[in-house]
Amino acid sequence: MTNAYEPRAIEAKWQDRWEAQGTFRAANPGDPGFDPQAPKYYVLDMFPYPSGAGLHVGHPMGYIGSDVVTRRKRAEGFNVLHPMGYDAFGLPAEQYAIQTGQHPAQTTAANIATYRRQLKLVGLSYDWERELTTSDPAYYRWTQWIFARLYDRGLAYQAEVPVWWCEALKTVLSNEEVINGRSERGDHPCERRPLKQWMLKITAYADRLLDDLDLVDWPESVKTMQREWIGRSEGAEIDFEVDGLEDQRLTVFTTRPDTLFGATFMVVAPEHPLVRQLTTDAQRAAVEGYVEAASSKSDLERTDLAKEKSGVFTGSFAVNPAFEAGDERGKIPIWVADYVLISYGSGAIMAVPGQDQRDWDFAEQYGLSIVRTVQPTPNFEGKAFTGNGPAINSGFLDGMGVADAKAAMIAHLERSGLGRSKVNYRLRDWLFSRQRYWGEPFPVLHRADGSHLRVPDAELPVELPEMVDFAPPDDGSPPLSKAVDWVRATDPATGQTVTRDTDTMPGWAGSCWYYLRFMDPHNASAPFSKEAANYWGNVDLYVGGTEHAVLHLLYARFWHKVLFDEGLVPTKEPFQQLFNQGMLTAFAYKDGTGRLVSGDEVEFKGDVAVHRETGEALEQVVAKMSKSLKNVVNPDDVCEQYGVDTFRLYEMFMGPLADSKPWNPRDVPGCRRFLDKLWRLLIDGNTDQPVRPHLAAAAVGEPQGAAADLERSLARALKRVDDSFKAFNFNTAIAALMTFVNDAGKASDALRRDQAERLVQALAPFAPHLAEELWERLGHTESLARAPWPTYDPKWLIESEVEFAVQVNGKLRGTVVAAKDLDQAALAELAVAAAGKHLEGKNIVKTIVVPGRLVNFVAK
RNA sequence: GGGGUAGUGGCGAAAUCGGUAGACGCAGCGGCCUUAAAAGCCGCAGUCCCCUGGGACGUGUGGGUUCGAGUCCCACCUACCCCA
Repeated sequence: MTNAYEPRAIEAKWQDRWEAQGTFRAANPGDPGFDPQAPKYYVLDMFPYPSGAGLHVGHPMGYIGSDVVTRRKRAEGFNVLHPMGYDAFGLPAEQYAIQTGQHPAQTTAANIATYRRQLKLVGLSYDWERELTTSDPAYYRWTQWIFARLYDRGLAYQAEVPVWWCEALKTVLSNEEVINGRSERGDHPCERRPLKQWMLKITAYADRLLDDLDLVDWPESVKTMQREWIGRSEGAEIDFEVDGLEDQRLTVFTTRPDTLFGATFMVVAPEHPLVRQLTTDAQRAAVEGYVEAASSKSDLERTDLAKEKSGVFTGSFAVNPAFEAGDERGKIPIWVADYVLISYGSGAIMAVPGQDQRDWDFAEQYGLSIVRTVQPTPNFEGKAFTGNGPAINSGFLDGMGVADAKAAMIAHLERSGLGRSKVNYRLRDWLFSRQRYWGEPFPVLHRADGSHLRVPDAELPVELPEMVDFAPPDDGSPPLSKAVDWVRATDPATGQTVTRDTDTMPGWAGSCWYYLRFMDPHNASAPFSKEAANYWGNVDLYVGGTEHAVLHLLYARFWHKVLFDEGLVPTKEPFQQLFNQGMLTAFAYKDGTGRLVSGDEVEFKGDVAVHRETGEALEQVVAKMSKSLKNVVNPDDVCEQYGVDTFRLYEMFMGPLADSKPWNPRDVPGCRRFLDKLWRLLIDGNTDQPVRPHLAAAAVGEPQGAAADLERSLARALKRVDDSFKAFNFNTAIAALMTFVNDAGKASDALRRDQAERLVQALAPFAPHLAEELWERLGHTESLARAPWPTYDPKWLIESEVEFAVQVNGKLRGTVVAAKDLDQAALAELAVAAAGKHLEGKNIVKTIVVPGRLVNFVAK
């Protein structure tokens, strides 16, 4: 046994032992060692997409934070489920594969190996026997199975929808992959094109997705983002008859039916199906040119308030149903303009310039009439008035407030059959297919007559065919269509030849339910057993970045609710508490020309960063870690140089877990020094004793003298450690432990064995390897992973003497040490003396005493 | 344009309720130990001013409430995020 702190040796020893002894294995009901008395706790990290670059020090921050919680919960006696896996299907692997010719299955496997090695290096206490990979057929078999449930419930359907098509890349791209009408990769032009796609009817769950946000303990900001994304708005659907189109009506959604009398024109989106019929011959050339130009613009470009509006008159007129038949005011022109989106509402609007700024701008630009139908407030100086006020110029609505006028107009429209109240959502159905190779195949067969049926459950998984050339074909068909033998299949009902669906699911699919598979990861007859789902319930704590605040969390909630309706899960919501860790940034350095200087060329002269070779002073900036900024820090290097425990400790010591903060390599050694100091506190490096002799045996009775002082210090530290779990500000926990170790270092002979043990236990979540080693040296033969969480007697927190601040008119003028409960008169007397000359020549008007804190004299 | 979050020493940060701003750590300075260095230990350390003791200022800026404001209110500036 060596007696110096050698982190790498200790860390390897304990990681091996944890693995060999299955220390972090979570027992399911029925498993050996399952304790029905123990409460359960499920801590989940958002699992990573394994990219080729491996992990940088920012990735494990949330993982370490959740591991700290996990280890404490285990010590508190919970049966903790804490698993990890890989979100392994998706576009980047496929793009890389097309470029390099390597199969995505190979690169994905290599990337996962790197991730696994790095995650294990950091000593995260996952139950590795539950590890899963979404691209594994044993996993995606059940992703397809869940899709089949959606299909059977009518929640999956195929539809022609406008999607971004990139001709150069021969593929459909998602909205996120198209910037200003050009592809993010390669900067190729893209256009909107209607294509047949799989859609999931998430809109059928819109209200539940909205309402059930009240059931979960999530950051308000994330709930707000989800509410805005769902975008529920109440209003009315109104039908407009069109001159010369007897059999068609133009239907719009509006949140302001009360303003119908002010609807002076209509606007349809360029993609609106009636555009062709609405356009008169005289206007046809102009309209067709406009529609063509609009197809390459992004939604953001089209709807930006600051941008100038554009549009073209169709030549047709609609009839505003607010007016009596034949009233000339009710004949309003229909325009095509791209500030109206086909994807929102019905793709057509009634334009009310008096109460809508975008409509006002458009009306001004094209000389269309503007009628106010809500009386603006007296000093109103703007153009469109969106506030509340009495209706004007509105016939039977005149004088009513906005809310009453809405109700009255809806009632009026319902009587005439030209409108009805309607709830509209910004949320669209989920475009669920990709014309790509590296994803889950749809378990669907197509018959010659155009109908489709799903593959029977017993025949799942529909495995991806082995393909050498999976690049998208030139004609725009999906890569899987080239796997001719695979495409040909047999109809299980009729025995006739049918074809397989050749789309694949998007990257989001596998992550929609992975938290459920973790509950029962090896089940070969179901995605997870009912017993497992009932026992583990939902995820108690879900830790990840804000970048998933909307899409992943919304999609997973949707699938969860479908599974709830299937009776497969017992909870309405998948993730009870959500925590977003902050982003880890890093310093980057620029020279005088603004060029970035690589981290290894920077050295410090005192506080100033200078170029190692030229000596030039460099400007320090804070930025996200990225290759291009040359500021990526690799966890392998940090662990190699300082040890894993130092790495973990520093990540938690930097600041609150929720904050974004910069990695400062100069701060890391301080955390190592603390661990060295703590080691020396318990171990004499000059002997071969496992611990210092006075720690070998238990102390008897109450701590006295210096040991009592240490007990007070320890109690304060343990309280602060406990408190840090409320807001995940583990930096304060570590600071408290540092303070205790400093105190104990000054009276090391007085430190009692029970105090040393509690110190080690409290440290364990942050520096688990060192803590295990010290625990063993203190004579324990069992891992401390399930040793009880340390406690203290609250009486040690009570202080009899405290320092009171003495203020005169709110300014600090001295201090007084006195009994905490000294009566106010006696305390004031002491305080007057302490204030001394600051009270000379003044009358004390008032004396304010805050018990245990301060005395403030108001004096003139 | 609307909404959210944040702004505290040279740096990361702390301050649970409106009550001694800067705990803890980094970097820095001084000392001890050492032949020397490293490590360790002890001490100093917001800024400015007379430098004995102290005084003035100080939590992005400007106001306000209060005996007392980093903390509460109003306006503004800056950064990041979300929505349009």
